[in-house]
Amino acid sequence: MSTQKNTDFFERVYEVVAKIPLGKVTTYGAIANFLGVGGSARTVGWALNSSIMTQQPTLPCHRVVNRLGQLTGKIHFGLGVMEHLLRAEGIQFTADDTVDLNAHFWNPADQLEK
DNA sequence: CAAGTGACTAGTG
DNA sequence: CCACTAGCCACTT
Repeated sequence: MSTQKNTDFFERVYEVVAKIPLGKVTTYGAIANFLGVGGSARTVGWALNSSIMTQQPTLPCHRVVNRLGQLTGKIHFGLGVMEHLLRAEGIQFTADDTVDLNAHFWNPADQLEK
């Protein structure tokens, strides 16, 4: 089944991120693990970086944070934009640049189990 | 083709 | 949780 591997990886990330429910957040590792790559959480972030260049307004990349809930991606997204969007969706912050993962963590696998 | 870079994670102290 | 190290994969040069 390894018909495709790299190029489609981007679209898979787009699919998962696009399915993140409003008011929920997920982590790079969760997406990577769901896609079957596991250790390549960095590549997930790189895919989102490309998404900004290709379909920025279409993809809620602001709902994707690192394992600590920190808005690491805001650097490329817009320093104040990411936090503003999350707060507007009802996300709670434990710190200036950190969301409450304990309250809003969403697993991509939940989309399939339910 | 080799080396460098990066929106990460897990392990150790 | 902080600081440092190693591993990971895809992209760029």
